[in-house]
Amino acid sequence: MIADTASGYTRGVTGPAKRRRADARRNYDVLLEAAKDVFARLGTDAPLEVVAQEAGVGRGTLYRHFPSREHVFAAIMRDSADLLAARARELLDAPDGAARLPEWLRLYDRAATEYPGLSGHVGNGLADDGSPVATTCAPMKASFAALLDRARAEGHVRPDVTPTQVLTLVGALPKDPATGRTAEPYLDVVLEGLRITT
Amino acid sequence: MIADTASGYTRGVTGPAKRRRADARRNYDVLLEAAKDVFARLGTDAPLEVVAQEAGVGRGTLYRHFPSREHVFAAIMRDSADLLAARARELLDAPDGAARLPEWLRLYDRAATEYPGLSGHVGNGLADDGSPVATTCAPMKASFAALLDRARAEGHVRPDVTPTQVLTLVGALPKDPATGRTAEPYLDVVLEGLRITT
DNA sequence: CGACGATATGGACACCGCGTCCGGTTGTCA
DNA sequence: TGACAACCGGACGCGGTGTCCATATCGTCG
Repeated sequence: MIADTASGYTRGVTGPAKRRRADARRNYDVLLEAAKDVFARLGTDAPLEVVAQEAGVGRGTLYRHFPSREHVFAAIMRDSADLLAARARELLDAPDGAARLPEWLRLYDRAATEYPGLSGHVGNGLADDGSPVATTCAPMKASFAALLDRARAEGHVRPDVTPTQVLTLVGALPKDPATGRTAEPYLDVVLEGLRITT
Repeated sequence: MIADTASGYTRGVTGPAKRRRADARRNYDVLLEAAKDVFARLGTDAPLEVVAQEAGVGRGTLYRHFPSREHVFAAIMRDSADLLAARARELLDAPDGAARLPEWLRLYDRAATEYPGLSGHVGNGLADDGSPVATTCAPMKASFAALLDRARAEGHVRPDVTPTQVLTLVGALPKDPATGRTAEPYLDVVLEGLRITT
């Protein structure tokens, strides 16, 4: 466990560290769990009303905690993003870390496709600063950027590609309609194309 | 010009070569032009009502000619698809045709991104037979498949990738928000990844 | 412990876009 | 020219979004 849930202090959009009422915190948690469940079943385009219903809460409450669908995505990604950030820093410390960049990108793909349709939103969000997922994933993005820089410096990666571009590209890869996961062999193609082909 | 506009005989969904009334044919043409104009300005997610308005026609008429948004896309793609099919056949006849597959894919990308948001729909449509764009683009897809087969046989392309996958992947590449075109260097990365790296 | 102010709630509301349907109109053919 | 078939277009119902405010609940302080 990286940290206890930040639900007590982090609302969807507002600033940091505002103490909230107990019922509000509870509803936030319930809503987030409901969103995960509904998104898993119906995909990330599911009506937010369903989420509110499953949480046993009115739509107004949902929009209070998550002003937009993007904010729900950001909240859902938080744990994974922290994990991925940590993993990127581990690789940065490892001697062969840069060469194992593909390994990290597979984990990222895995996390971004946890719910059907999520990866596209994550990829887009990361491309536009100011989006909620960009905020949430900023540490992950920073760690990945460092890792990519090193990989580039060591000649493992073509030099004309930015961190944001890599994450956006992987997020945009077509999905298997059945599983919602990135279909084969798209990720392999991209990872191959990212390499410097000597 | 490959052929005169097929508007007199081909409706959005119904079978071939049904003679239509003069006003119907006229409305079809006007609607198609309006759609191009509106999509160019507002993107392919623009309300179809706007298209109908710009065409000076009721929504009912629009839906009569194009039962779904997909059908509009298919109609818009028709000319480009014919052109691309012809080009693929040319390359098939050329001695170095297989090596010039990237060239064709750039043309395809160019055509698919002519209107903002179109490429994704085209890519998805091509992946699912029975979709209107799949029908319209069938000749193009067939010619491209032949070209890809040859490229594979000559060792230019990794063997585990299908024609549909290539077209879907290129269609899914992230776009430059400003231009609506495929952003650099995504296409280069994919083209590189498609190659057999000896 | 009771009451009061701050905060959260949730349902009602208005908006938008889609796709359908049918009464009226217009083109086409005999 | 008459009659029929095809077409037109606006009205309708549906579903989803996001906002707003009267009410209920929490937490604190006297």
